[in-house]
Amino acid sequence: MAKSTSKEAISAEEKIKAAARKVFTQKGYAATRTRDIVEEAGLNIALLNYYFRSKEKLFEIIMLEKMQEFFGIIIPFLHDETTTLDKKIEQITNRYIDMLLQNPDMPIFVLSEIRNNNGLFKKIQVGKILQSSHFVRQLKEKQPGVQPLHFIASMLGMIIFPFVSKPVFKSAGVLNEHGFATMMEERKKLLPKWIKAMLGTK
Amino acid sequence: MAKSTSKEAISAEEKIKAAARKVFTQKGYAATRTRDIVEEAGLNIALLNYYFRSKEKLFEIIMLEKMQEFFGIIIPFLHDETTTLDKKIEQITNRYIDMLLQNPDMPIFVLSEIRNNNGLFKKIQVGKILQSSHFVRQLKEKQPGVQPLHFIASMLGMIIFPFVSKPVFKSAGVLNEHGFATMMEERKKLLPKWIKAMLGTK
DNA sequence: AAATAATTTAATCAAATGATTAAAATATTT
DNA sequence: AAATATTTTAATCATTTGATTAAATTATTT
Repeated sequence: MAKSTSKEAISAEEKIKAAARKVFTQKGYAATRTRDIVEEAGLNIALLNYYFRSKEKLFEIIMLEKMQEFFGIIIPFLHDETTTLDKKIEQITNRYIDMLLQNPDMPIFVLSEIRNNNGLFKKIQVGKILQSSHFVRQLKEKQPGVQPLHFIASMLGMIIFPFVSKPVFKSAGVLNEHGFATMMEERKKLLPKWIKAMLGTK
Repeated sequence: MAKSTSKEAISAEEKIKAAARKVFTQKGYAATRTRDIVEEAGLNIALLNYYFRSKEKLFEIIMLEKMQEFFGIIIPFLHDETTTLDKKIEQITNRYIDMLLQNPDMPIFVLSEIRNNNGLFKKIQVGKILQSSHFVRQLKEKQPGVQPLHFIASMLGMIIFPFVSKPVFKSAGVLNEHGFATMMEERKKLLPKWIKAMLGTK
């Protein structure tokens, strides 16, 4: 062992990981070259293989991390037995939008990498967690005639889709970076109102 | 000139294009090898370069085609001055879902390739078309206090997001292929009702 | 301080991949 | 049918790219 990280020194390993987070999420696995990553980190290409063995192993680490963030963030709210359905909707909307504003590339990265490679994703038990949640029970109770998945897909769609389509709106000249942030702040208020209106329909 | 396409003979050029459509939309530009495409077409690798000069040029052709489909399909409805707002919502929802059921890989393909390369997308004037549309005027009239983009992002999110997240729900065991199709058929009824409810909130 | 262990570098390798070439096969025109 | 043009193939090239190696450097232990 070397490098006592006593002060502020960031280890080469951590620099590579940080660079990998950035480059992988921006360009995706296939379009990323190991050389892009080490260049971003200001380091040597052999170090990547020294610390992580291969591009694929490094990717798995980053991907698992990102999936945990992407799916994990709402789990506590889903299971909270002390909150009303309306409260959960507000919490999930707010919390998710805040997190994605910090990680705007995350959704399209996670979703398109899962398309390319289900294997990693299956390690995370999203399906069971979701279906056994208090949130789903509350949705069923409120609208027994409609599959809860419809509401969930709609809610997540309204939250996540703007991030996925941001490049489209930007290069179409409909939105700039600042306009997007403003829009997402407004959505924290709008979406709960709209989702409640949806749940109120017969 | 050779190959008179008098009967059913599909030209090599068209076989390659068809294969390219399939492989590019399934795996994306970077993860696609020219060898994948010609193999899918049952042809020789030199033919791809003979007819299309390069992987990139072939990709541009496919990408422009897909963007036209992805964005173009709703344009006639957006501009129809004879229909009510509610009618437009029904038409767009129905038409879009039907088209995407035929092309389920299209959204994630188009959206992630635009992220990687704005250049091509800018050739299509989506921004201006949208903002000058009858649909947007009707949205403004109905809810002057809310930017039309909020409604559009929500509507498109509810339509498109299920396709983008289909691999997630499938490998999470929440949905199989048939369940997904059923769900999307149900959504043709549900979404217009929900969008109208959103537009009805104060 | 010497010996040992860990980290970093420059140089290189092997495989994958987009592209080309020259010849063969097929179709079209004269 | 001969001449010409087009299409297809097998073989090969050049570059890119993930990975390795052996030596140099730096840190840690004895």
